[in-house]
Amino acid sequence: MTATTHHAIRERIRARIKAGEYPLGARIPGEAEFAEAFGCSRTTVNRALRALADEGIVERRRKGGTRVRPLPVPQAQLTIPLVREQVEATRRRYTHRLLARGIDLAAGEARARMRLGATAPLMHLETLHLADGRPFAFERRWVNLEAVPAFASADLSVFSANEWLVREVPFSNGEVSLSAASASERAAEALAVPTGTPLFTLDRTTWFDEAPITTMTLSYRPPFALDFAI
Amino acid sequence: MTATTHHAIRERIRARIKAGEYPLGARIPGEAEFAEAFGCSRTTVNRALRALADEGIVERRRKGGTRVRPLPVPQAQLTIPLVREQVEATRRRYTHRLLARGIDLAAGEARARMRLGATAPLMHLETLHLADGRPFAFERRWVNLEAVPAFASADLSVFSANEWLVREVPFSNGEVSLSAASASERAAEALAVPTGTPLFTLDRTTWFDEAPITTMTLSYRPPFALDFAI
DNA sequence: TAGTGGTCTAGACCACTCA
DNA sequence: GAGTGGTCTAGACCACTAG
Repeated sequence: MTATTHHAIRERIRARIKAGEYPLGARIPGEAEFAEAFGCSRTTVNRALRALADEGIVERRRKGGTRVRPLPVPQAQLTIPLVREQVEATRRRYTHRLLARGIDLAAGEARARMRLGATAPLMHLETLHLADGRPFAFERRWVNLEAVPAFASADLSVFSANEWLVREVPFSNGEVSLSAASASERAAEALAVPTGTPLFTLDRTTWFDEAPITTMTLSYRPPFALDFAI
Repeated sequence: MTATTHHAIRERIRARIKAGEYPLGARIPGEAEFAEAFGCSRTTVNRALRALADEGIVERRRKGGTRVRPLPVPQAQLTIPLVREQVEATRRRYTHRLLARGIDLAAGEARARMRLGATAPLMHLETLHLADGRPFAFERRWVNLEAVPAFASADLSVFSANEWLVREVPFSNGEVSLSAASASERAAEALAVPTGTPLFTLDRTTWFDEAPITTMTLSYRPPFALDFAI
């Protein structure tokens, strides 16, 4: 009740805000004032208020003080798991099948997404991810062999391309785009759905520092939904 | 260069990890060791390592020490903005139009999502969100009037239902689900697309403490994509 | 320019968990 | 049982910015 952990302090302040004790947009007490009120050090209050700011509950500014955000920012920590983990999370057995693999000299759109010129050698892959042997997601991927030459001779029977790359080139950064798309003939055939079926689609392009590594399009077989709490 | 801010320390450790100085899964130096190496206090190292743990780069355990995550957890801070802000972010003018509004006595699916019995009075709304006067997203929403009685007589001409609710009942929590769906006749007509068009769809149910407030389905007119960095 | 949050430090004790 | 991270404290100085 009278705990002075940063966790307890954070929840006590959050409760006051939720209860409407401070009007939206209003300035709330400063760190020093809270510290005295709660009988703890300013450092502890600081950590509690920083956490609330990270959550989008309050807004902090030097000299300006801490204010209740007029509209809380709805945000969530979205984790994008490996397809294998998505499958295994539902207690199904994960397998994958390499449908196609080869050097792609065209791939204009993939080059654009990776901001690559026309000369870089790209490997193109099509992979089908299965859950208990049934189609789960269809993946088209292009890999920049200039950045990852070893990929040209990678054994993709154990680990899928994505898993191979994430092990070989960890700590990369990237851009993700979620959308809805019509199943192409190719995707429809692989996923065993009618052409034109709405597919939840994830596009992702990955860099290591400034070097583009790979770009991919992952199409999930319905019904698939990405769930999270907010 | 020799800055001892938690920010600088974090980046120096991150650089070592990225450079492969510590093998994946390996234990890295403890807080005390880093503190001496970098000439700063253990508190500062602690904050830097906590930040890396939040990012999913390392894993920390008491007595077990800090380890490089074998596979970094790809996660992103996904912000779900108000539709108005999504529109205005592209420098278009936001308007909305209320297509339907009334008490809904059935709404079995909505009741299930809110975990409500058959007796609670629900208000049903259909709203079209527009960007520069053109359809942008179609919203179907149910509001639990038991939790928000004032909503029954809310003036929704200035603020949309979502904006009204977020102002009246801020700091709520909820569940979100992203998926791809076929445009229903109703949605297709409102969005001026053919029936069956793939629509990026966001379902969201909101609670305030334990009380269900509202559930909604938002269907975005193509082309729409939710972009974020990772 | 004054007030507020941002941050560092040194020291201390605690809690978890691996061996 | 011992080692490691988790956290609190008191004090200090700094950096930003509102008024």
